[in-house]
Amino acid sequence: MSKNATNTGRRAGLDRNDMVAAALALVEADGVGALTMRRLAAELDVTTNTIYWHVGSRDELILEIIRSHSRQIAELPIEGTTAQERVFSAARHIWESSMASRSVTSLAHQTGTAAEHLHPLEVVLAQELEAAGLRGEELARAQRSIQVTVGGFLLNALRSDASREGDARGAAWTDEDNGLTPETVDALAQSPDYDALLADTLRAIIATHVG
Amino acid sequence: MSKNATNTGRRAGLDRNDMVAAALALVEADGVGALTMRRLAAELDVTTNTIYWHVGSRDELILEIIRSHSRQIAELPIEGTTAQERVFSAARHIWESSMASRSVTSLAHQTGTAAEHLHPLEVVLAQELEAAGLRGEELARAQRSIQVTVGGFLLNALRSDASREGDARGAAWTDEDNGLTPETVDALAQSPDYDALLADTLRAIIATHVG
DNA sequence: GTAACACTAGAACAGTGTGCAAGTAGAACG
DNA sequence: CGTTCTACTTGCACACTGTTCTAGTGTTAC
Repeated sequence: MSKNATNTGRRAGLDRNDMVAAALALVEADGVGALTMRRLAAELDVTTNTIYWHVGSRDELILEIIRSHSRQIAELPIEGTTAQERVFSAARHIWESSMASRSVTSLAHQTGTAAEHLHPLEVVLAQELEAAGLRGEELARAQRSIQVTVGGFLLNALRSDASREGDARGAAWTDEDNGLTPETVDALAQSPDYDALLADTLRAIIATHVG
Repeated sequence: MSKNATNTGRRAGLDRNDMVAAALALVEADGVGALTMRRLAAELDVTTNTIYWHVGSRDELILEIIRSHSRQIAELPIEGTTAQERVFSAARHIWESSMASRSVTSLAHQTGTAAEHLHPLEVVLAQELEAAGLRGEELARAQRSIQVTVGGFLLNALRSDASREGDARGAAWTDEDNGLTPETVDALAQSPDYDALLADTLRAIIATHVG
């Protein structure tokens, strides 16, 4: 008698890609914290074991999410005529893409897969640096300097829109007797405009490498 | 009869500071992953409840760890005679201190308390920027630009010594047909020298702010 | 001596990722 | 048609996480 009391034999009709897609959707909708195996299983109307069978582990799942999203990143057109402008544009695409899909970017940062995530855009940057005349070691230095800097800005920008609790950020500057000008303390206590700040910083870095 | 069957009444002779100190030692010895409430309790020969009674929660504990370590950060002497050199020196102190105690830095980064952690060194940087003639908004821009950049380098440097598995880092550049020079691909495939790279990047940024 | 307080332990809860063994639908083969 | 074999799905359990509730007891104050 097979009354299917356990439901073990049913076909869910889902494959690896479906799980990755659902996981990606879950992260984009409800954030990194929502990505638990049980939650994803519930979303797919399936048990966690099914996910494990198709995907292997949570780490593999995350890697696939990042890879999948990496392929979806649209390569915006590079703007500008001078070499500096075009490199700047390529660098900012990394920032803009990352900020546009904050949740996935957070996931990539937390799991150390940020390089994999943004790789297509980083290639474009490298191409633009070659077009500017850089090669080899010299190019690598410029490339890394830009990548790491953008990464730092992402880190701070993503954190600051996660914690909007009474601006504890700048309070440390005002509640203390450092020997700073009140004017300076005021400026440091306010929440920064990372977008504009990154623009300035990038221009400074790029100017030293592509001249 | 009080045969102390449950051990509930014994005095452990520990206070809040002892727990924070033990937690800090635990993190420094065995890394961030070792900081679990049960592990710390075992280290103190106590139950988790005792920790909760003294500290409150894991988040509070971590905050105290960061604050405690923040106070222990030695303020190295600023080197250099020109304004640029001295600002550079102050900026590098942030980097060096963070790298010297990687585990705590990782903890601070993961919990979003990096600002609290490095605040004393950031104050020194701000003072040096004022000494260079900067004030208010202008100083804040320079300060943030430097801080965020150093943060980005820390993020990458700390990750790269955590994952030393066959250099999957640069493999993405070689296994693909991007339109790049072999010379460039080679350079990008190698693992970067973050220390030297940061020095260059900092000089570029500082040069644009303090002239 | 007794009552209040400060502290500690035991046990449990809800949640996490993951592994093992059993079960079944559908395809392949006879 | 019946059998076997493979692909998949489930239930259950384990070890671990942070946290809380309840009860117990040494120490102190009255």
